[in-house]
Amino acid sequence: MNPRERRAARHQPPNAEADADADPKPRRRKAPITVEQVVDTALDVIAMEGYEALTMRRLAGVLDTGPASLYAHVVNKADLDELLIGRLCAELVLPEPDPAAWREQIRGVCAQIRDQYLKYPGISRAALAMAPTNVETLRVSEGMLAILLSGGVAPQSAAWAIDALLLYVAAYCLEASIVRQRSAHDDAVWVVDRTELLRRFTALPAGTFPHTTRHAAELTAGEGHDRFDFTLTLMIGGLTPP
Amino acid sequence: MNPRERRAARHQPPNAEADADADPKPRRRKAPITVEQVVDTALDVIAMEGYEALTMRRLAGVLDTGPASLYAHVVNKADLDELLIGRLCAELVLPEPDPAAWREQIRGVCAQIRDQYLKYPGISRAALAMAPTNVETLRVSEGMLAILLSGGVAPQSAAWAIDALLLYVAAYCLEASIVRQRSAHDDAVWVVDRTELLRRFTALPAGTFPHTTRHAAELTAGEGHDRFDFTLTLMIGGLTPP
DNA sequence: TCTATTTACGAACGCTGTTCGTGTCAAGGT
DNA sequence: ACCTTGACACGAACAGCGTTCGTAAATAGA
Repeated sequence: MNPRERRAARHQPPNAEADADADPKPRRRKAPITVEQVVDTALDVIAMEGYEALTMRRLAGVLDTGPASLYAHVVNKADLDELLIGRLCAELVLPEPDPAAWREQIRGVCAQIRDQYLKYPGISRAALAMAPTNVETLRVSEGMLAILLSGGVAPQSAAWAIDALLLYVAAYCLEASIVRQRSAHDDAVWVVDRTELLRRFTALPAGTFPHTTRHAAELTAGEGHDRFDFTLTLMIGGLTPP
Repeated sequence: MNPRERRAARHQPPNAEADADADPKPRRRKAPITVEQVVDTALDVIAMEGYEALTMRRLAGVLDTGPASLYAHVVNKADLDELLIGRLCAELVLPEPDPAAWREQIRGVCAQIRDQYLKYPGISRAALAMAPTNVETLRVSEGMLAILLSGGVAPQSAAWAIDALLLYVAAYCLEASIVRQRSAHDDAVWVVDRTELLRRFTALPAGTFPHTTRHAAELTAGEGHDRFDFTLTLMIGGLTPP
């Protein structure tokens, strides 16, 4: 099956017929690379060295072959990104909607997405670039939509809120991975930890930055995912069931 | 002055002394490229062809010179990105805080940032990658902080809200520019307009995507910046002055 | 057994950011 | 007026990127 056909099937899935694949064909030559293998090793590389390190050559090197061999299973790198996000989304568990706990459920799903993104640093960049018709991402938004609707949120608000939440989660993780990458790649001088950041904020000219210097502590505060939780509270709190 | 020194000065500005530069030296050889010139033409290129088209070679070509010449004025491309974002932020007008209209003022600033980002498609990607100690971005967050504090928002909420808002605006514009780029670059088959998207959503198997098919209209709704306005209302509405 | 089709892959193309060494010009000291 | 100095401009090159082409090999079907 052509990689192009594989990709098309991901965006326009056959309506109902379940084509049960026959018995898996016996291995052919030496290591007939499969798409799953490519995706697996790509995720391994990202988990170890970050998304920036995932090049076609690096990936081919791990599978010890040449970069050209990958294009038998993948249309191009954007297609590979799509497969990676698809795998990520497939591993998310979407709870059965509980009208009494819809806020916690939405928070939980967002936290799951966040943790998956952070597990594979930088991959959220690929998530931002993805077309909204991908089957796996549609499964996620379907699940979130079910939760919000069960909570009594108006359909229009629910649809837009899902968009906003997914966008924020991706951006949050992207920023986090950029900081991580900078601390690893750069001269390690240009990256600043929280105390250094606090020092710089307080050292700013108080004439032009009065509030920044005064509230430097608040600006640099936030252990772990405090900022993430705050923003989610802000957004979910604004959704009003009637 | 070394480009590295220039960059350092942007992140740790001299506290007070105003070093008034002397009379500008008369032009030297033929066209002594200045940093402002580089930034100007870079923004021109981005406005015309998008951020993806801004390469060092392309930029040098417009200034008709070689790529090596740019490195006399700029440390590297990340440094150029920083200068571009700095220029963008410098053009934002930050209103004098009005405690009675702080919500509208915050919305206005965010809309300004959004429009600047969209004017230079794809540049928000550079904004996401920027260190938080840049002077120009600090000016913006200082201005937003002043507005929120004047509205009576708690300092900690204000600080985190600014972070969330800036992150969302950047992600929103990044997504928009990605769609724009895909429609220009790709085969123009893979990109779908709203009616086509609606058709695909309704054509999904209703068994596995019941809510998506039922509310396909809401999921694909949103003229102009409706989704943007919705999210900002969500976030700003959650900020409670006592 | 012979052929057709699929798969693997070395080599190359055009592109990117960046650096080295050299050339060229203006200013400063003698 | 000459020479030195320092800063700038820039051609050429390097390593790496995604991607394509042509070819070789190995299985599947007749």
